[in-house]
Parts: sequence; C-alpha cells; structure tokens
Amino acid sequence: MSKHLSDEWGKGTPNSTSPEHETAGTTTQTEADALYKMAEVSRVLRSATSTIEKLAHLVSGTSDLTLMHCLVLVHLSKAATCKQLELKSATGIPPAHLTKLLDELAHRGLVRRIRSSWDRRQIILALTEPGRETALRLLTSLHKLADKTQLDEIERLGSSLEHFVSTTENDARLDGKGEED
Amino acid sequence: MSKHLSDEWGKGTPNSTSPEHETAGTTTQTEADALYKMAEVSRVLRSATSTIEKLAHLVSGTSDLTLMHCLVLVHLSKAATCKQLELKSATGIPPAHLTKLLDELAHRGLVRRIRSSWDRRQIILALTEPGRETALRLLTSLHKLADKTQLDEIERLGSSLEHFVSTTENDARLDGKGEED
DNA sequence: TATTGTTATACTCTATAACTATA
DNA sequence: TATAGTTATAGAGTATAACAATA
Repeated sequence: MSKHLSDEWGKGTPNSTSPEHETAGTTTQTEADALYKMAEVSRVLRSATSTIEKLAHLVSGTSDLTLMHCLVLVHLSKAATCKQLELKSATGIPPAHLTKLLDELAHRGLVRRIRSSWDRRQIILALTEPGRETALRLLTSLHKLADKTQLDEIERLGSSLEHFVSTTENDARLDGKGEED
Repeated sequence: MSKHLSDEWGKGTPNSTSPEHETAGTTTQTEADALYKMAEVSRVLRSATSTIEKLAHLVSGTSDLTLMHCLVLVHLSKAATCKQLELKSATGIPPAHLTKLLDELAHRGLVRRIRSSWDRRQIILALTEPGRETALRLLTSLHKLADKTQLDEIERLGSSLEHFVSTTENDARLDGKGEED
C-alpha cells in the first residue's frame, strides 16, 4: 500500500463516463458501457428484491416478518401439521436458513416445534393460535393486493428472470466448466 | 429451474380472484399462491444477481473482484483523474461501501488514493499500473461477451425490472407508509 | 454549518462445512 | 452409512448513524 505521488495521471480524457452512452464504434467505450449496465441491472435487481420484501411487510402489517417468514407461516397454515423436511422442500429455503427463520417464528410464539415420535430426527411444525391468526391476516391482506395486478407483474418478472438466468448461464458457461447438475 | 415451491401451485391459476369480498377462507388458496410466487421470484431475483456477478468473475478472471470492483476499476481507467465524489455519483455506490471497495482495491495495489491539495476533504483516485492492466484486461474480456448477446439480455432484464419496481412501488405506496390496520 | 469520507453496526439471503442425533 | 436438523462462518450489497476533518 504505497502512497507515492507519481505523475502518471494527467492525460486529457474528460470525465464523460456516464452510465448511459450510445457509442457504438469505439471498442473500449462499448465494453465499459456494458459494465455500467451490468452494475446498474445488478442494483435494480436488488431494488426489485426489496420491493417484494416491502410488499411482504405491507401484507404482514409489520416489518418484523420477512417474505420468508410469511411464506413459512402461510405454508404452515394450510397444513394441519408439517414436517420441517416438507417445509424445506416446499419452500426451497435452505436448511440452515430455515432453522433460523423457525427460531424467530418460535420466539415470537407463532410456531411450535415438536419432535416427531416415530422418527425422532424429524420435527413437526404447527402454528400456534397467534400464528394462525397472523397467517390468516396475511392471506387477507394479500387478497387486497391480488386485484392490484401487482401479482401479475411479479409473475411476469419471474419469467423474465428465469429466462435471463438460464440463457445467460448457459451461454457463458458461468459454472466454471459447464458440467454440473 | 430448481424445484418448485409446492405441488399446490404451478398450475396455471388465472388471476380470477373474487374482487369484492374478503372471504378469508375460500380464496386463501389463491392468496397463498401469490405468496409462493413472490417468494420464488424473490429467489430468482437473487439468482439473477449472482448470474451477473459470475459474469463479472468470468470477465475479471478472478473471483476476488466483484462487479462493483470491476465497475470502479473501469471507471477509473477511463478518467485520468477521478475524485471519489465523482466515482460515487457515477457508480451510485453508497459512500460506506465505496470506501470498503477502495480499501480492497488499494490493498491489492490496483488503486491509489491521494488527498486533494486544493480541497483536503476530497480524495483523488488513480489506477496503478497493475490496476490499469487489470482494467484493460477486463474490458478486453468483456468484448468477448459483447457479441454473445448476453448484454442484450441484461439490458432487457433491466428494463423489466425498472418497470416492475416503479409500477409496483407506485401501486402499493410501498415507500414510507406500510401501516394499515 | 455543510460537505467528504470513514467506521461500525445491523440486516437480507446465500453457501459451506462441521456437527449432533437418530435411523 | 445416510438422513434431519443445528450451528457457525463468510460472503454480497444495502441502510443507518456517528464521527472525523475540512471547508
């Protein structure tokens, strides 16, 4: 981490490196633009994520519950009992994360964990009364959004995303070798 | 695609929710589906993010540099001199994060920080020789992607996302107020 | 007082690995 | 040995707040 004051900066390039350029001739310029675009999309990707998260907050009426919390609650509210294993595969939430979510939910008294007696490795999940109420409230609030066509948007977005991910990953062999399953 | 959320959705449920009554009991199925969808899109959102990040790794030839690192490098490579302030507004990277990125870049000897002498609050950034080389290499690799139409995809995706964010946020008044009871 | 930049914390989800208990 | 679940760590970026130094 040397901090020498060299004089290697003093060329005459103007600071016209804004993210939106339409130059289609100079090579480096175009590539730089591509990077800018990637960065920007990356940002919008996150902002879309947070949009959905906000939707979840709106729906749950509290910002204490994330989308994933809601998902768990709702899933649980539709099955009288649910093994954690099922929940995991149904929601796609990775085990470690699921444990934490369940911790939080149980901490709030919304979910109860019971060890299965026929297979003591497994855990049976059930909503408590408050949990059930919360889930119901969630569903009800969701109902209001339903006719707001946001869900439509979300769905559409999902398709675009999937398309993007699959074509891009495919196209660029991003997974290192292209041999993975 | 990863495994779908549950067998309970995935059939083409049209948005035919009863648009008037809040029957929390009959329509719950549809609402639950909505939540599942949101969760999945949320997941795909992240997976798209990581796809772009992988693209950055691919382009930089190392997984040590994230997209944001690349962005900084490239931006710096196009301006002889760049104030941190400019970099911040050009890239949209929040100050705290930018400091960390610059730390890492400087640590690798790719970037040099020099306090401006006319306004000692500001910091002038410049690439070192290795930094410049890295940036150049980046741009070159990017060139190969450019004709792979992935950039196109990215752009398209960006538009969809922006559209989604603006319409959704707008529609639900997500920003700021989310309290309703 | 306002600005530039740094530091520190907390938060989201993801990804691993290592570990327990049970089968 | 394989499975279910837990714990711990690390990573990305975001969002704050509080703070320094300088203007």
